[in-house]
Amino acid sequence: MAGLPGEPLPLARPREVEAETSAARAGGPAPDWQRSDFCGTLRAADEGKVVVLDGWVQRIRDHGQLVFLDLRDRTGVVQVTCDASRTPEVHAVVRDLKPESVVAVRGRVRRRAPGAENPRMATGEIEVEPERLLVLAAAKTPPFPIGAHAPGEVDERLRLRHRYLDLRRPEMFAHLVLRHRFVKAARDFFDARGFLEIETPMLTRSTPEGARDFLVPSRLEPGSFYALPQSPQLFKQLLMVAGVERYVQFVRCFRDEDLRADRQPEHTQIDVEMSFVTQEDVLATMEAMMIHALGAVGRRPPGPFRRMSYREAIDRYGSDKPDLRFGLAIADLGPAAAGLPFPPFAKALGEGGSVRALVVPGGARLSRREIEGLAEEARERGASGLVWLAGGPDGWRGPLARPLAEAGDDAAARFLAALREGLAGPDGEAAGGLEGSLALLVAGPAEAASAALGHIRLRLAERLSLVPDGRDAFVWVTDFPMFEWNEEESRWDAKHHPFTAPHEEDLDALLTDPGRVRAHAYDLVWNGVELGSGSLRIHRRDVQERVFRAIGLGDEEAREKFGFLLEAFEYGVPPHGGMALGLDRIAMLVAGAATIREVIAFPKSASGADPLTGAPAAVDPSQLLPLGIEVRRGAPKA
RNA sequence: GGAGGCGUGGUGUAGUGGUUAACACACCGGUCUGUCACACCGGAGAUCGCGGGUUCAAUUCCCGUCGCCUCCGCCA
Repeated sequence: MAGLPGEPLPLARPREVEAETSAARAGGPAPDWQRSDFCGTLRAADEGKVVVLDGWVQRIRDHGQLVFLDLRDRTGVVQVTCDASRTPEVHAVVRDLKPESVVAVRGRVRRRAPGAENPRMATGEIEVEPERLLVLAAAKTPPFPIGAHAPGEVDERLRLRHRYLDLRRPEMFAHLVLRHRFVKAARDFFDARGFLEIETPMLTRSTPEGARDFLVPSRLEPGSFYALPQSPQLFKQLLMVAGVERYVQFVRCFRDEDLRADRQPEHTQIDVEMSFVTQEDVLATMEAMMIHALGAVGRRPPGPFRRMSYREAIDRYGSDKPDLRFGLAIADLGPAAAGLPFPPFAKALGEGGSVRALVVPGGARLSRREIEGLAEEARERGASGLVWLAGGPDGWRGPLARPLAEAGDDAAARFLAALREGLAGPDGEAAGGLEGSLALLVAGPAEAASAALGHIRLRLAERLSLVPDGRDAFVWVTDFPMFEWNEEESRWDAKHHPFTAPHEEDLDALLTDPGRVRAHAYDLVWNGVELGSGSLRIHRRDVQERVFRAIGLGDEEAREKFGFLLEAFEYGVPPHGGMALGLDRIAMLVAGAATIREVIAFPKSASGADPLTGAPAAVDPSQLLPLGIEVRRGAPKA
C-alpha cells in the first residue's frame, strides 16, 4: 500500500550539477546518473547489482571510519554504508551531509554481514556500497522531525506551514496514495458502467438555498458576482435534460461556513446523476461503487448495507446518522411509564409526548457523578431532564427507585417488562436480566427525547467501549422528510433541496400537511459519519410547482432563481436522480484519521486560513478598483 | 456569534509569586569500522504568545488581545 513505483522515470541531470560535484569524485569518465531503482524496493535478490538511487537523507550514523546513511524516497528507506578505507571521497562528503538533503548515489547492492541484518526494515537484508555520491540540494535543518520515528504530535500550525515537509512523513504520503487509489478505483467503476465524467463551472450563480456562498467579483460587470459552487446540483440535472444519462464528477465544492474537524471550506465530492432510474438503482450503484473502491484500499465492507428509514433512525438512535457498530437502541416505554407515580412521566404522556430510555447493560457501575454528567448533557441537548434507575444486587437505586416501589405490583411489573424489552434492543442482541444494568429515561416530546438520548448513547459507547475493534457498519437512511420547519422564518424549508421528489402516496399532503411528506431522499452513513446524500428529482411540472408553493416560493421568485432549470424541464426531462459522497470523509475514515485535514494535501486551519500561503490576504487597492469594490475597515463580521 | 482547552529554547514536554527556568530529542564541536531512534564526551540555544493590571517582586495571579484545537450555533 505504501509506494507505487512502476519504472523509474528518466531524469536528465543538469550539466552544472555534474560540474560542481565532479571535484568530489575521483577522475575518470562521468558515470551514468540515470536513476535505476527505488530505495524501498531493493532486496537480497538484487545482490551485486549496480544501482543509481535518488532520495532524501533520512539519517546519518557516523562511526568515524564507517558512516551509515539512510536514504529515503517515497518507496522506503535503504542503508548506504560508506567505508573510509574503500571510498574516501564519498565518506568525506557523507560525514558533512545534513538530514533532508537531496542526493544521488551510485553504488553496488550487497548482502549485509551476518548478524548485521535488520529484520524491521524491508530492505534490511542488504545495503548499498556507494562508489559516487552527488549532493543535488543541501537542506536546512527542518523545523520539526521528519523521519519514521518522529516522536509525539507536532503543532499542527507548524505542520501546515511546512506542509511539504509534513507530507514527506510516510504516514502522510500513505494518505495521498490511499486517496489516489480510491479515486482511481471509483473512476474505473463508473467508466465501466457507462458514466461520463463531465466538468461543470466553478464560476457560477449564487442561489439562495443552503450554505453561504463564496463570491467572486466580476470585472466585466462591476457590482455583479459569481459564486463558487456548493455543489453542481443544477448543472448535473441539466446534463440529464441534455441526454447524458449517466454523469459522474470528482468535483470541488465550496461552502462559506465555519469549519470543523470533518468540514473544510472546500471539499471534494463524488457527484453522480442518472436518468431513467429508481431509487433502488441509485442505491445499488453507489453501494457497488463503495464496495469496489474500498476494496482497492484494502477494506472489505460487510454488504449488503443495512437500510433504515429516517423515522426509525430518529426513534431508535436519536440521529439521522446512526452509528450501528453497537446496539443500545432507544426504547419507547409508552404506556408502561404511565403506571409509575412520577408526575413528569404523566405530564409528558398527557401532552402527547413520550417516555424514552436507554437501557444500558452493565451501566449500573457508572458513578452517580458520571450519570449526573450525562443528565447535564441531556439537558444541554434540549431534554427537560434525565432520570435513572440502576439495578443492583440489593434492589433499585436512583430517582425512580421510590416511584417504582410505590407503584402497584402490576404497574411495576409492566414497567420492568418494558425496560427488559429495551435492554434486548430491536435485534434482541443483548438479552439478560436487568441486574447491573442502568436505565436512563427522558420524558417529553418524542423527537427531543430521542435526540437527547441519541447523544447520550454515543457518550456511553465511548465511556463503556461498546464499539468492537475493527467493526464497520454502513447504513442507508431513507425516506427523509421532504420539509423541515424553519422556526425563525415561520415556514417550511426543503430539507434536502426543492428539486427532491416526494413519495407518490404523500403528494396529497404537500400543501395540507407538509411535515408528513416523505421524500425520495437518502443518506449513506458509515460508523455514524454521514458520507453523503442524494435523491430522486422532481420531473413533473405540477409537482415542482406545489413544492415551491409549500416552501412559500412564489412563481415569479421561482422563475427568477431557478428559471433556467424550469425552462430546461419544459423541453423533455427524463426521470432522474443521484447522489454525492464526500471523498475527504471517506478517506479520513479509511485512514483512521481524526480529522479531514490529515487526508487533504493542503488544508485550511479551523479559522479558514492557510498557514503555508498566508491566504486569505489583503489585496492591493489597484486590484479592487476595476471591480468597483471598496473595503470598509471595521465592517461588522457576519 | 457562543463555550471550553492550549500557548515555556528549533521540536515535544516539566515547573515555580522570589537569586541560575528543568528534561528529552534536534542542532554545533569532538571520539569511535557494523550501526539502524548508534553510543560516549563537550557546547550553544528561551524577552515563558502579545498588551495591561495587582504586587516590593509576575513566566506563575487577574483582565484584555492574538493564534491554534475541539464543540454548540451555522453547514449536507
